[in-house]
Amino acid sequence: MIVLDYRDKRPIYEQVVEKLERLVVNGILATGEKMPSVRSLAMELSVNPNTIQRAYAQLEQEGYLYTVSGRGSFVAPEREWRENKQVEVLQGWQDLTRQAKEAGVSKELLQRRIREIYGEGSQ
Amino acid sequence: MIVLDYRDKRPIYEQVVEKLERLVVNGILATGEKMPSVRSLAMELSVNPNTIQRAYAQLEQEGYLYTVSGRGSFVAPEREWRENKQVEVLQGWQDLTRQAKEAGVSKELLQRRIREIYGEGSQ
Amino acid sequence: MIVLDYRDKRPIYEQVVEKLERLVVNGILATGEKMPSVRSLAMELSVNPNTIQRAYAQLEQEGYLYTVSGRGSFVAPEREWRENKQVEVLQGWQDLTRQAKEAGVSKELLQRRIREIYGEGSQ
Amino acid sequence: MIVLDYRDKRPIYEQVVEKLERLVVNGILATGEKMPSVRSLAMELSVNPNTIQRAYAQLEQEGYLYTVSGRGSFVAPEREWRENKQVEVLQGWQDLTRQAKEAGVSKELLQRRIREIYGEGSQ
DNA sequence: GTGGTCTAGACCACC
DNA sequence: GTGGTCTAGACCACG
Repeated sequence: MIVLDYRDKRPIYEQVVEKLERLVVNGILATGEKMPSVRSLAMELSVNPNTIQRAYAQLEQEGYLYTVSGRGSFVAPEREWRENKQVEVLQGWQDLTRQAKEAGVSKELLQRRIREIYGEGSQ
Repeated sequence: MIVLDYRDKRPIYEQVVEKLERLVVNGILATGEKMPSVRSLAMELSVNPNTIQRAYAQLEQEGYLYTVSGRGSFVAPEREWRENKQVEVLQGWQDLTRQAKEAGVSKELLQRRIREIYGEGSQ
Repeated sequence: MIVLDYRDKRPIYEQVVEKLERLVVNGILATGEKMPSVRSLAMELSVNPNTIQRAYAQLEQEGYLYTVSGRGSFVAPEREWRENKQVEVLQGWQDLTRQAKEAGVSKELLQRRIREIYGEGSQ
Repeated sequence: MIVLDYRDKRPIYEQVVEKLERLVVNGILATGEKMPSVRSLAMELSVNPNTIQRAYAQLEQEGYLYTVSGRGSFVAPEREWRENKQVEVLQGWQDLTRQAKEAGVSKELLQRRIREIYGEGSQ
């Protein structure tokens, strides 16, 4: 389900957050679905349960999960996180776009790359 | 010349690197120009000279400046860093563009933002 | 594991880098193996931990090791550093070979020394 | 006569030593010839006379020059420095050759490079 | 005065 | 315990 990169400089809990976030955003973990328990995921990844606990806490705080005490954690409805995610990503994207302009990257190159990533259609 | 953000989680030396990098990329510090001395910039920012020293070392390693012991540090010729900067920025930009796609940001929105940032002309 | 030469004019951290590099290149520290911790090596050599830290940072930057914060540093896979090392050594070697020619050292002497160092076989 | 590289990390006096050494070794400054005066060379290179003074002192100490008080400095006879130079270069060369072996550079490659540098003849 | 190195000692995040 | 960052203060080589 998840593969950790031990060479990554980021803390492990952050990697877990990022990976789970993408699973949710891409719909692989669907709304309402039960997340693996903290302990089982910790076992699977061979990390300390504290680490997973912390990742879940952050995901909950960002609106991706909700936790029902004693029953487990579940994927939150899309409306809870969709807008936040978009705003956050878009801000970083604009910042980098400005940096690209400053560094002399041409508008045309960026537009070509967008077409490559999105495909030609209107998607 | 530089303002530090103490709420930023990144280390100070990294903030200094980033800020000076932009001053160089934007030509505010021109090729051959003398950088502020390690000690004077440390005073100005109220940080330890070691911290600035570290920032300068990294900037040198990335090709933005060269340093002559006993005389000071100077902005390196543009060709030494221009390409590196472009590649680095472009990689991050593409990564974020993919994330934007995953998060459901429309191609049209991104293209509009590019036009806003670059202006309507051909750059 | 390492012996420092205090008469050497080079900075300590550089000596440490050089010595550890050779241990890695010669396979005495094998891929994936855990390096001594910053603090323990500092104790062993009776130097400040910052000095070792700096050496490790440089070794990481050169691709000889990777470091996992909170867990330690580990020897990187050979492909990450092998080519760099060869190129670097070869450049210095060619430079010295030219100097030897200028100084009047005969081609035959150099070839004899190569055979002595490599042994007669084809290695 | 000499061009300094201000980007070089070595101290200036060392660059001057190296350059003059090569001029002597290659016979461009012939035995007995008068060296430029400290002050004139300092003027020409736009450096502090102390710097040239120091370079001359080192060259004298290595046997390349001798100084006649009140008359100037002169290139020493070849026998004074030739052997020293050869021994010094050769030691460094052997060290690097061993490193090349350790790094996996083949004997054949080194021999080919020697032929390229010396030319095919017996030189 | 300039950069470069080093020490001693401290605090932090992560696991 | 691990690595990472920072400070304060010192010494050195260089020009």
